[in-house]
Amino acid sequence: MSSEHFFLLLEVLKQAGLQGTARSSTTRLARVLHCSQQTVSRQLRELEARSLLLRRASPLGVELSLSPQGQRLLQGVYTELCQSLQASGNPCTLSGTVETGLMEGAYYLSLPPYQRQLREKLGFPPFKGTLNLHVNETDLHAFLAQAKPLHVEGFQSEERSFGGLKAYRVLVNGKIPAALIHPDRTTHKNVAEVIAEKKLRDQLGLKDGDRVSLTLQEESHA
Amino acid sequence: MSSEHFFLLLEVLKQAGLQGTARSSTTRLARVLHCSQQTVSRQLRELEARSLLLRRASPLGVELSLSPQGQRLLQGVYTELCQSLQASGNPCTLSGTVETGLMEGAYYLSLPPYQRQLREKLGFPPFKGTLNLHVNETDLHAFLAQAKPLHVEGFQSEERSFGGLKAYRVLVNGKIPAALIHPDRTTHKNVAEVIAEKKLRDQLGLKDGDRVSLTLQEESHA
DNA sequence: ATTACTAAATTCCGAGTAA
DNA sequence: TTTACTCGGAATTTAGTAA
Repeated sequence: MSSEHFFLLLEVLKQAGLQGTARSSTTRLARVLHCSQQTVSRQLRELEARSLLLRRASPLGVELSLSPQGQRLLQGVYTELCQSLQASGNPCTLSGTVETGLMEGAYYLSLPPYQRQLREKLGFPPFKGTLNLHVNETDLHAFLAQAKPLHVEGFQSEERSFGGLKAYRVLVNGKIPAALIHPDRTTHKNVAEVIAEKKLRDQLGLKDGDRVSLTLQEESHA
Repeated sequence: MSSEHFFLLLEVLKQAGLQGTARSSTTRLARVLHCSQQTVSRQLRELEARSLLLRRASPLGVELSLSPQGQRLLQGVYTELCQSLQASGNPCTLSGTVETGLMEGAYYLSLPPYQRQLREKLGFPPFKGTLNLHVNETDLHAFLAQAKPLHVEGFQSEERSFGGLKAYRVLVNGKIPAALIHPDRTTHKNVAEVIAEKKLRDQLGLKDGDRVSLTLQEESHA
């Protein structure tokens, strides 16, 4: 099993699901995997020969589904990744580049109900502004999946309602305690908003484009 | 997401952890990966050239750790597997072969505190005996990782204490409601114990060596 | 014991193309 | 449009060693 075969099998999983069937074409798969149509054709036949997938080829395209063995192989890799990535003592980190946001964060943070809850749950009164980091969407999801959020309730004002949000304790650049804020109803998928007690830009001397890392800070089990 | 030498990188993750460093040797890695020492040596150098890992080679062996990029790549694959494997509409299944256990299961199930809790949580009084399935350890872990367990508390008798256990609702062969029982402190890693309302061996006409599938049964969200 | 070079054998890739 | 064959060249592997 070479890497190439593995990523093809992974692509079949993504398109067909674990039990389902995908209708695709070798050309289409080749584009995704950055190789030639011929290579996909050959590798699919090789994977079929190893009983890792089921294949029905015709002049209309290919129908692909994972065999029980193929399913097991992918689940095995998943389990191994799971064990190694979720192992304790692996402080999960996320890195991103500083960018200038729309100053919405500052507005929301100035609202007393958010202020109060964040102060209570984080243990410090947050600076009224956010550090916006441009991050990879996939990384952000992986990061949030591993973290245990602090829930901040939404509330109603006279004019409108404000949604809840989740806060995740982090260390910025491994040093400064802070929190990653994630609104329950968010639109931007590539932005991580970070709050801390003082202005992070000043404290770390940051400017747009600088790279910053966030390290997940788990609750102490006291 | 394309990468050469994925399985070698995965092995580094397994040995070093996400942040740590592994002391190993190309010969040792080659044995695990079923290839030659020379291939591992070259692939490590190639992975280093692509900034996927950090390497320090000496006549004593190699020290390996994942670079941030390597970490990201593995986390990316993890996330993709996560999304596809955990997607709803993917009834997670586990299959194994029937074997004859040591009849311990029957003893434990006969104890009233277990009986009572299982009846309450499962909704049926379990037959006083278990169907033992020989399963692949990795598959079992993947299966349990996806399921939401029902917790059965341990208790003390006059002579000894009995540990807690987890029960997972399943369908046997896609038809018969049952539960996979997993003691919190278990020794066997290759055995799945299944309980149901009636004796599964009789109901399904099973004999040792027969193949049986378990389909995860999620709670209805009523 | 290591790592890693050389060189020969093997495998793999993809352009061209048939069906 | 497909899939998949041929085949020449590129890439990869590994045995034999050097250090």
